[in-house]
Amino acid sequence: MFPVSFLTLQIKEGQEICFPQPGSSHSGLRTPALSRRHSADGTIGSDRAPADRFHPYRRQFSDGAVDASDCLLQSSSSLSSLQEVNIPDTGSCSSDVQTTWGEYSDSVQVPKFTTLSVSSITELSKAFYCQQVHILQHILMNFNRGNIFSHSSLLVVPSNFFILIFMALKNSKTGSLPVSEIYSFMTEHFPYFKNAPDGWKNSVRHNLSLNKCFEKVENKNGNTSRKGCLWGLNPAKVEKMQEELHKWRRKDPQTIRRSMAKPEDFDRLLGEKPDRLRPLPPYPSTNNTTLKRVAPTYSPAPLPLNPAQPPLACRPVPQSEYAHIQPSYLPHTTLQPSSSFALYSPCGQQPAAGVPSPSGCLNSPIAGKMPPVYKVGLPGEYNVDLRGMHELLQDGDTSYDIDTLNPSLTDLQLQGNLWEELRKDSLVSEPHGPATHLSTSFPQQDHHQQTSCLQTFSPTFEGNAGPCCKAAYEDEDPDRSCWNGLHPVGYSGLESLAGYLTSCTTSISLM
DNA sequence: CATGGCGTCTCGT
DNA sequence: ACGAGACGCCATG
Repeated sequence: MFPVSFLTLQIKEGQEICFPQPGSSHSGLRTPALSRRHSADGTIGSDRAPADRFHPYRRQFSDGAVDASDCLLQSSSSLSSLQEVNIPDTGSCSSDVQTTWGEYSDSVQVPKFTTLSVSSITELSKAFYCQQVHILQHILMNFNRGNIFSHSSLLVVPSNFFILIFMALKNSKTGSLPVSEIYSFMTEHFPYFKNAPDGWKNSVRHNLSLNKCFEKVENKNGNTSRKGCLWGLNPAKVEKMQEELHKWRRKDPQTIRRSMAKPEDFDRLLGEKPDRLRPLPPYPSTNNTTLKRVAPTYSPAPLPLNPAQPPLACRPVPQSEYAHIQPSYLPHTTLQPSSSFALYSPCGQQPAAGVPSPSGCLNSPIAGKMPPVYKVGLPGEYNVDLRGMHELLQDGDTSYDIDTLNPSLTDLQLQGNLWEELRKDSLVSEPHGPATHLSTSFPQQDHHQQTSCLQTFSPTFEGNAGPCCKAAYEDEDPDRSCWNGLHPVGYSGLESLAGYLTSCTTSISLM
């Protein structure tokens, strides 16, 4: 009923991996022009073979290209599963490492099309190599987009419009929304819709009209004009909808999380607290030691708290113009701004792609494209203690403990081991010292390359790991959440990529 | 003209 | 049978 397809990749001996040029038609989802055949005059019909039709429950591929998002998602599977990875044969890769270069900015060139040959590697290193390749592919893709932390490439198609609309309405402050805000909710919380063909909006409207669970609500002017009305939940059906939501939630929570822009909002958006508390996982060390691994701050050095500047998420949330409408059936808690309407308030907006960050790495020629430095301030809303973190981490599925923190890399053990390896080799800084650039682990890189990399590695949580971790997600740019623990390092040359891969495979071989 | 509401048809499960 | 997208038409701002 709620299938979400994942690309299964398979690397075979000697097979090569090609990075499709990001932004091209080979890089992911179809463009609306390819899939949408809706025209007012009816001259454009559905002339496509049924199998070629756009279907929201299926990943939309073009010409066998590999979507980096799938790769990244796939990479989140733990090494223990060692899923094979099958990459469509492009037939265009010949040498071990090839690249063409395209202008990224005035000063920096980045690979536009990169091919890497995968051969003569062990099963284990294959999997790990693949994982790293996926990550790098993602880096390259977003690098070329000028938006290295674009979350939009982390796409899992969320299914069931009925549920999504219900979620939107349920999490609204008033319990009723105009369709446009339902759209907004969906695009904001489910990145798939950001670039999805417009057909989904049609389906939303269709659902609203057809489904008896939804009903039109008088707007504030008291008129019920055909256009621009509010949509609410049918009180008589709320219970049933809630049941459906619970079913959906339990059916495949991992997929739902992956489809979300902020997986940590899973519980809040789906309106359900975990049924029971699980004991905290037996973290071997102090809290900050554990958590710093999975959620490094993206700061070259620890930043002091600045109480004078309230965190972004603490800013006042604009009142909805529909705030006057009080849903009678909603539990009181859903009316709390902090847990409902604020979710899709401008506080959660992401900076526009390519907008220079005020706090990038100034040494870099592409400082303007740098991810902003995370501040350690905590939004009051997320100022949770470890118990709060604990609650976030439980959902009856232990695999989410890490997924909650890092939707793109599930295997804590792998990260931890790799981290330890790097640490032993003095390749990363100690927690309380200034963060060392990760690129120092790549002997192939010269100094210039190192300084031109995007340096975002700082494993410091300074004893407040839980909230900081949360803040790192919530504050400033949720796009980066997918990089927690992945150390998004931009590479100025393919040597860097090769070096990274080499170091990664070396690290894994030591495990 | 863009957007929204809604009916009908078709398809996939 | 049911859910959902495609498509079309009309109303509204």
